Amino acid sequence: MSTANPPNSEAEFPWQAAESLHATAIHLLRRLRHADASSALNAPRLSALSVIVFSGPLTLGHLAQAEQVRPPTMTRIVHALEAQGLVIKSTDAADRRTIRLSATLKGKRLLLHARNRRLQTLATHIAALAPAEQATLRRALPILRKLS
Amino acid sequence: MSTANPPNSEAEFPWQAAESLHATAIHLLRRLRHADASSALNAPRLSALSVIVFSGPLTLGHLAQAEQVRPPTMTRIVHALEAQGLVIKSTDAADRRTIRLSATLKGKRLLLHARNRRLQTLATHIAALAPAEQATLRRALPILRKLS
DNA sequence: TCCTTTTAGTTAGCTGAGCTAATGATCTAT
DNA sequence: ATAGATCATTAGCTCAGCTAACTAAAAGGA
Repeated sequence: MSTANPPNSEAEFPWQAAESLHATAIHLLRRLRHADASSALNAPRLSALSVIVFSGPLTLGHLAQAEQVRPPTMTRIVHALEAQGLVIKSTDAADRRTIRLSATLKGKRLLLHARNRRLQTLATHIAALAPAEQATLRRALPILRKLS
Repeated sequence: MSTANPPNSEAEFPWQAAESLHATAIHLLRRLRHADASSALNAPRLSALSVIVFSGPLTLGHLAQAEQVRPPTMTRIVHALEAQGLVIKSTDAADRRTIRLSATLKGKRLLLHARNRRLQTLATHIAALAPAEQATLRRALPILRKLS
């Protein structure tokens, strides 16, 4: 039986693994959020800015899609980033309904610093793992990405 | 060099892994949140109710600590769960400042249904993995829990 | 060409999570 | 008995997420 969802046989692996991953993701993000307190960027802004920096200029709609969020939500996040001078909007000549979002130099610099701060604790913990555990983690990461 | 945070040598494993885990956790939770739309419970309530159901009666402070959240935040979550008839508060005879939180029968039933719905997609994806990938995932899960 | 339809983004208005600061109630220890 | 510590709540804020309704611009057909 590998039909994925047998609520009665909770002992089956896919179900157990789903529960474990779920709880782990929640607690991981809650912990990482604390690191944001010292930053000018919280999680959604950091994530959005990251996409803008690394995926070049793109429209608000595409950014919303990439972040799995509705356009109005992204409008507000982008507005905040713009007010902080981290992102600039430019109108597209070909289609004047859309806007081209790109990061300013300040935005790029701030992103790198904030990311470093946010990921530092996690990276430290990973570095403290035994080599065999690190190897396991290395093999598991592509699988996790496939799941999300 | 395994000093965990060398922002210039981004190629180093702990740093890469931290970035990957971070992004994965964000996208995973965003996806799972969609499943909550059909449920009466969103992520924080589901998580809190889960702790109450499985970790027996406990105080609000302990629950807040388990969920890595401040007491006022947990007060509101618990209040909502109580209004839904999923949780009951009882005063502790020994220490009347504290409250004992326990789940009602309705709460237990609803938790199991909501969890099933939320985890079903994830469990399905996991079940669709190749056996070798599942084995890797199985070995990685304890490590991930240690990191969070 | 003009008029309809579709698409991109914004605005308005809501729910709810998260925080700090301040209060009330109770326990503890002097 | 009183002073201080501890548990929970209330008040008041910021911000993320949504839907519905709107404006502006593009696309396309009569």
